[in-house]
Amino acid sequence: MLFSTKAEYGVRLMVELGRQPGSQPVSLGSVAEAENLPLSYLEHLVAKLRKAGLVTSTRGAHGGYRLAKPAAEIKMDTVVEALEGQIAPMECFHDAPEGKVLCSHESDGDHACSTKLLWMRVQGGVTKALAGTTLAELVEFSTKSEPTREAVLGSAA
Amino acid sequence: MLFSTKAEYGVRLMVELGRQPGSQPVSLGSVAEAENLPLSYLEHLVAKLRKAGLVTSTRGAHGGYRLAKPAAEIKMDTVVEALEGQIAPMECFHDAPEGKVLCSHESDGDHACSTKLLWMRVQGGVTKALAGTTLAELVEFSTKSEPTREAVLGSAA
DNA sequence: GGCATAACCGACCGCTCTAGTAGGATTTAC
DNA sequence: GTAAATCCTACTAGAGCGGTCGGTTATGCC
Repeated sequence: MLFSTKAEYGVRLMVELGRQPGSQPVSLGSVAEAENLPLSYLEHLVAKLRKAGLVTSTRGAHGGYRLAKPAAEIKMDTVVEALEGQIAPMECFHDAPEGKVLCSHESDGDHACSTKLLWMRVQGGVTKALAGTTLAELVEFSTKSEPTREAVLGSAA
Repeated sequence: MLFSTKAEYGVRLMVELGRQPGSQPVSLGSVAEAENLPLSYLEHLVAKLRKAGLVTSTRGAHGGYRLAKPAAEIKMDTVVEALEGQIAPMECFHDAPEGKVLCSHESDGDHACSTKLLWMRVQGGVTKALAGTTLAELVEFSTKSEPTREAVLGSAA
């Protein structure tokens, strides 16, 4: 697996926050119930998102979490990176200044690291996919395929 | 990390085999020495490659391994998949018949899995990068000391 | 002020996977 | 026969994952 459930749960949490229309905070408990995820585990994940500046929190009664920015301005690479840590295809990849990529194997041989080309392409593909997707897209995607539940509930109530 | 050292070591092993000009088999010991990798661990990895039909072996003295096909015909997605197992971005992704993708969360809620769009894009990026790179490219890349920008951006960009 | 609510924090725990190691059995060239 | 090599199974230390638990702090409401 490329990613663990940390990314899965964390992204679902972000989408859930993105769904909320108003500016009132959403409690983790309600998110946990809506997504059927363990509350105590979500606490750890949301802490990472908060430290990354992606969500803001208000403590106390009726407190909860909100998106720190509009969903359309949140790119998913920052979300996934906050949850999973640095996204590199391989342990030997290190980000260097000026966007260069270092490979720790390159010094221990007389030739360039033979795998570097491959991992750079893979990393390019992943970051392109993640950075090219916004939270707003995921929110819209998840509500669009919902079978017009809003209308049904509205007329029934 | 997206991949473990299994992919790293295994790919380097494949490149090493691809470098050899003749049709004589190369012993694992010489590969281990050339790449500075533990022999006993490489044995496990090469077993996966052999079961996937990517290399052939000849036993006994002066035995060793060879590529089962020309390096230009070996796409790196099959290599990495043989080493790491099925490449899916997330545990909930299952390959279904006809190339469809199933998500195990889609049945337990009243709306489509909100993360599916994201993971499908990521998987697309990764498989495109892996399938768009051949072993021959890596062999050629590793013999040239200075990586050119065109090579990196090459066919899989 | 007291109470319920909810964010915050750190410790712990069972499990699986990784990255090997070890020891032997089998096959083959010379 | 012997050395070189593949092949095979079992084992292990360590790390990370996926949680759980208990407690602390902050806040709205009566």
